[in-house]
Amino acid sequence: MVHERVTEIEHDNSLDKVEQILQGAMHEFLVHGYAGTSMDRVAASAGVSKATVYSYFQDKPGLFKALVEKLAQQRFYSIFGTEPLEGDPKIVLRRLITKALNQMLKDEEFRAFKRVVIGESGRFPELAQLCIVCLIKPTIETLKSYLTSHAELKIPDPEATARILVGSLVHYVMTQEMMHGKEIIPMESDR
Amino acid sequence: MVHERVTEIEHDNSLDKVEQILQGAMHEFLVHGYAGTSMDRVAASAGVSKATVYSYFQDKPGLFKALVEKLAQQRFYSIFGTEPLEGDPKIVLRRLITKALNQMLKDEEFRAFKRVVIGESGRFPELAQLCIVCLIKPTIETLKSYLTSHAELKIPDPEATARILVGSLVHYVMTQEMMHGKEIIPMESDR
DNA sequence: GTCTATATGGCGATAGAC
DNA sequence: GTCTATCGCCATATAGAC
Repeated sequence: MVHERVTEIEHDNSLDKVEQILQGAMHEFLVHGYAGTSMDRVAASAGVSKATVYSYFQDKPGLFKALVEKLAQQRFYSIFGTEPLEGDPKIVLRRLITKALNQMLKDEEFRAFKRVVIGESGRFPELAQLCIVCLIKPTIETLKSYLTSHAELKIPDPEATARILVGSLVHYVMTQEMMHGKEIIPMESDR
Repeated sequence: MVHERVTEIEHDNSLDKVEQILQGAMHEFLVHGYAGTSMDRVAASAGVSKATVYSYFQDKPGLFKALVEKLAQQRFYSIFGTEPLEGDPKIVLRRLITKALNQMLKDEEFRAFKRVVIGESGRFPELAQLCIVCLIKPTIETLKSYLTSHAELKIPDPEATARILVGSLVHYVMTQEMMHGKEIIPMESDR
């Protein structure tokens, strides 16, 4: 009772090809940056020919934009599909912070992504804005509404506090990612 | 009663040439990034020939490193040749913060510098470390010792507090630099 | 649809005139 | 010391075979 016969066994692998190319593009762009990456190497890393890359993506900027958009959405879902964010405030906040820190410190790919987006934010401002709208803003908003809904914490300005928290963590990771580890900051002093 | 005659009126302009090249290199590298900058354009922007550039600097990475080192030292002196950092804590801290914020928000060149250093921190880690040692670490250390010497602020962990402060400000500037201004954060809630 | 081969131009770096 | 001219090489992008 099949509607269409199986005349095309593995026909619709176009999406796989796109995914395959984006995979290779990610590998190259995140390591060598935008200008430092050649379409030849993207094609080689993806296991296809250069002409195939150009048949699925208009040009180099187009491929780069498609990649960053995909990664931003990916990160967005990986962040907000995890925590219920409810319970005793002190414990929840502490768990949230340590989890975010460990994830950022462990995830080399995420740091490379951030590096590229920041480095290219002058030439691709719309991609930087996309990353803020998809990643940073929701994080701050979530934290803010959590802090607001817990009046017992006596926080006068939840939005400012949320921004301070996020900014401290991100900047901490960014400095630690660049220089040698140095000593680890004692985490018992944020709130 | 001059020791040496004026046989060489404007002879020693080698240093001027170096400065001239570094000026052109700054203009190009900060706008187009490392890989996006060609030595031809550096030479054109500096008003010399490409061969002259190569007579003063070994190669492209050498020129880039020399430029970043110069800019890092420059920024270092421009930061620590200003404030005495003494007086009533509340007022001093507030003035310091607003001043740092306004300076960062106004100085486009500084943000471009930070962008390039972060973007290239994977391929030039020693330059990123240099910028941390010359710029971020002294800032945190100065703040820390100031907070420590004012016991009346009752700050349990001065180093952590200093890092939080710096991280918040830098991250605030970085997000505002990328997206549209959005609303300004109310600054009455850091301490 | 996907490949190989190629057109066209810019790149880093240098040789040699002056 | 500084320039012009040039050498290889690699880049983006496309044409045409299959």
